[in-house]
Amino acid sequence: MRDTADRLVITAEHREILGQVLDKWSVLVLEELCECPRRFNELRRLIPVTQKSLTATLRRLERSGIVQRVVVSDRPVAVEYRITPLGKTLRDPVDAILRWTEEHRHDIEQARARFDEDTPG
Amino acid sequence: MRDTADRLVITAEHREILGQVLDKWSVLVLEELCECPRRFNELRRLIPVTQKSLTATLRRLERSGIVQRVVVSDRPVAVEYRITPLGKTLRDPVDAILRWTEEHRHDIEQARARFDEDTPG
DNA sequence: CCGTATCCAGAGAGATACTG
DNA sequence: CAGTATCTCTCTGGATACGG
Repeated sequence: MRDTADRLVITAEHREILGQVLDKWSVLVLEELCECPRRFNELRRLIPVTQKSLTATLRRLERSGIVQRVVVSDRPVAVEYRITPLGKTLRDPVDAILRWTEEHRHDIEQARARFDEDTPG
Repeated sequence: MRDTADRLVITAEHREILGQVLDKWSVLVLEELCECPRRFNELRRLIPVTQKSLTATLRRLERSGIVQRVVVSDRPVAVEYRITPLGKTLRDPVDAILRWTEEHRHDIEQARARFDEDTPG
C-alpha cells in the first residue's frame, strides 16, 4: 500500500502485526528458533523470560504462523517449537534491524550523553 | 557482537535501543520526518497520537540523536523536527520490516483464521 | 503554538502455587 | 516437562486541564 509518491502508508494493521512480531521477546525467540528447534524450558534457559510471558509469546507467534508447536512424545510430555517457512522470511529484515542497533550503538550512546548533559534536570 | 557460529547475540542493550526506536509511534514519526521536516501539530494531524505520547516519542528520538528539534521562530513559538543523518540510516531497515508486514499480511491473516478455528475456546 | 501537569484505566510482567 | 491460574504491581497511554 503506497501512495502516489511511492511512500509507505502505515496502517493500524501494520502496527498490529509489528506489535505481535517485533515485541520484547519475539525477536529473541525467533533468533533462537532460526538456529534449530527448541523445547519450552530450553528457551527459558536461553532467554531471561518468565514462563507466563514465554507462553504468551509462543502462542502469538504460533497463531500468526511464525512458529509451529510440535508434540514430540508423551510420558513425559515433550514439545518442540519450530520456525515455519513464513517465520524464516522474517529473519533477514529482523537481522537488518539488529545489525543497525549494533552498528550505531556508540553513536546513540554519544548522542544520549550529549543530550543528558545539555538538558537541565 | 557475534559468537563463533556468526550468530547475532542479542543483549539487553540491543533490546533497549529497539524499544526506544521501534515502538508504536516512533516508526510513524520516522517515516514522516524522512519525507521532510515537520512541526509538532503537523505531526499530530498526520499521526493518530496524543500530545503526551508524541512529546515523549520525540524526546526519546531526540535524545538518541535520531531527530533534531529546531526552534524556527518565537512569538508565536515555532518548532520544527528534522531527521538527522543517524536517523536516515534507520530508514532502510525499518522499511524492510514494513515491507515484510505488507507482503505477508495475508499469510498471517490466514494462519490466524486457521488457528482460531482449530483452537477450542 | 508548543508543550507540561495530573489523574485514571487497562495491559503487561513478575511471583507463586498448582495440574496432566 | 509443559504449561494454567491467580494475584499484585508497575508502567504505558489516553483524556483533560493548564502554562510560556
